Amino acid sequence: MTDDPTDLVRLLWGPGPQPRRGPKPALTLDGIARTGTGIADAEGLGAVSMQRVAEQLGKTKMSLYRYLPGKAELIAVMVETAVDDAPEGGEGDWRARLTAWSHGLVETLRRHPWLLEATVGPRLMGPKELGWMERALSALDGTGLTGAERMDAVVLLTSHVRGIALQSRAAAPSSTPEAQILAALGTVLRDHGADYPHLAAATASSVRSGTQGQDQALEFGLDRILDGLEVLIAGRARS
Amino acid sequence: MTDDPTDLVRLLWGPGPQPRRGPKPALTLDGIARTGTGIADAEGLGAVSMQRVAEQLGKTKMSLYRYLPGKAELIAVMVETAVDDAPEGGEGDWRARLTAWSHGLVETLRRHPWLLEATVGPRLMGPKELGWMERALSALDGTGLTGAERMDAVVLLTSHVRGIALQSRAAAPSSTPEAQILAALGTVLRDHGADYPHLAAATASSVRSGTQGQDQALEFGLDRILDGLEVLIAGRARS
DNA sequence: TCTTGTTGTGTACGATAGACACAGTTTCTG
DNA sequence: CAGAAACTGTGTCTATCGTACACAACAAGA
Repeated sequence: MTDDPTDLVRLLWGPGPQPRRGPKPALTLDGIARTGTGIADAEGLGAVSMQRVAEQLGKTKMSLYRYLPGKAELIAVMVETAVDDAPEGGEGDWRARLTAWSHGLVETLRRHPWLLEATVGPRLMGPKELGWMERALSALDGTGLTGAERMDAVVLLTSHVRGIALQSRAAAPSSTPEAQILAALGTVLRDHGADYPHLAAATASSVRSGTQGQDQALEFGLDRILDGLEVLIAGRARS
Repeated sequence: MTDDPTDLVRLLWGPGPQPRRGPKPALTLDGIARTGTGIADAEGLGAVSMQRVAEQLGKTKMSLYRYLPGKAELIAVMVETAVDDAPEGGEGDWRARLTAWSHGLVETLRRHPWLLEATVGPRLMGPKELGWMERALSALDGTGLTGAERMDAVVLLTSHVRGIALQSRAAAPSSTPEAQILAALGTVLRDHGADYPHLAAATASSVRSGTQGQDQALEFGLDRILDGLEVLIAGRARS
């Protein structure tokens, strides 16, 4: 009766718990997910284990299996918990709305960097996650784009934001492993720079400090994508 | 003497093994990496363990540690092994060259889907991986863009290709877990479609069959990005 | 020849996800 | 109101993982 995927659908979409008999649950799905996100925020997704989550809740790990079928589902509800509500987006034209949308998304990813690792591969999305897609699609109302084109445009924007967030992590406050890697990459480029002239030139001329550079990269890509969309939309309107 | 990051630098960049005393090594770093990629190609990155790799080579798992400091380094050399050589890119204008480059990159990611998971987070890149960046940057020679802008443009393209590859995996031959998820998502959209009108409309009008849809999505985003770059480059040339 | 550094192996440890049976608790039902 | 039924939390167990460590076999320099 407890199908594999159906279980996850119920956890993300289904109604809340409606038990009748038996002791009252001491935990809630939301509390478990919140604890998991707390650990992931502080120490990364790798630090999230059933043990850690359970002992932070004062229970044994096996009790968690009364609420979740397994770890994969824990990550799924953690994602849905960590994702903010999609921002209201009723102001301005499609360009302004998509810009605000992208900024909101990158903000979410910066707050929870582990979302990048947790959301690779095909997976079932929750209400809030789908809400983000819905908002972006609604911004493209009245642009003359087809459904497929709107979808492709949203995917394009999402990919860009993800890419920026991925870079942001590398340039973050540097919890030392990142800094070491950055330093090693610098050494490599110094030693083998001759084999990568364009790369060496580009990095040399782009000595931008941490967060500022990421913001610039975000705006750059955003402007390019939106410019490209504008070309298409303008062409559609003419015909 | 064996620094943590220095070790990985030597594995990816340094000279080959130059031992003197002792028995000749029965394995090679390349052979190990190749075995790992084989497993990852067939059964996913999760199926790659020291045990699996070692027993497929007819050795014990501990012998691998004579060649690699740990699993993280194994994944790193696997990535460098799986990545194809960056394609020669001397033909056509910057637009044609970047188009070919993107197609090549998406092809690589389709051949080795696990590269998506293996390349999240900041990490040290190998010669071939840097070669891809170098090629893309060289395509932007003479466009009047600054170093930082060229870098941002390449990152933008890479993010798009990654996003497409991520989608491609969901629409792949469907090794059943993906198909189940797709079906579950369809069910969810049918049940809650009213809350996501734009999403429902967009998916309904975009019933494209598997691979074809991914190709279209790739081209769509590519055209948008390149159009956007063209706007910028044209503006630069005028001033 | 003897020393020295290297390779492969066996054993061991801690941490992980999860299966399963059992005891305690609450509520529905007869 | 009493018994049954369903549910929760726990303790125990297994398989697998990455990896530390000591040791025997081995090959080349001194």
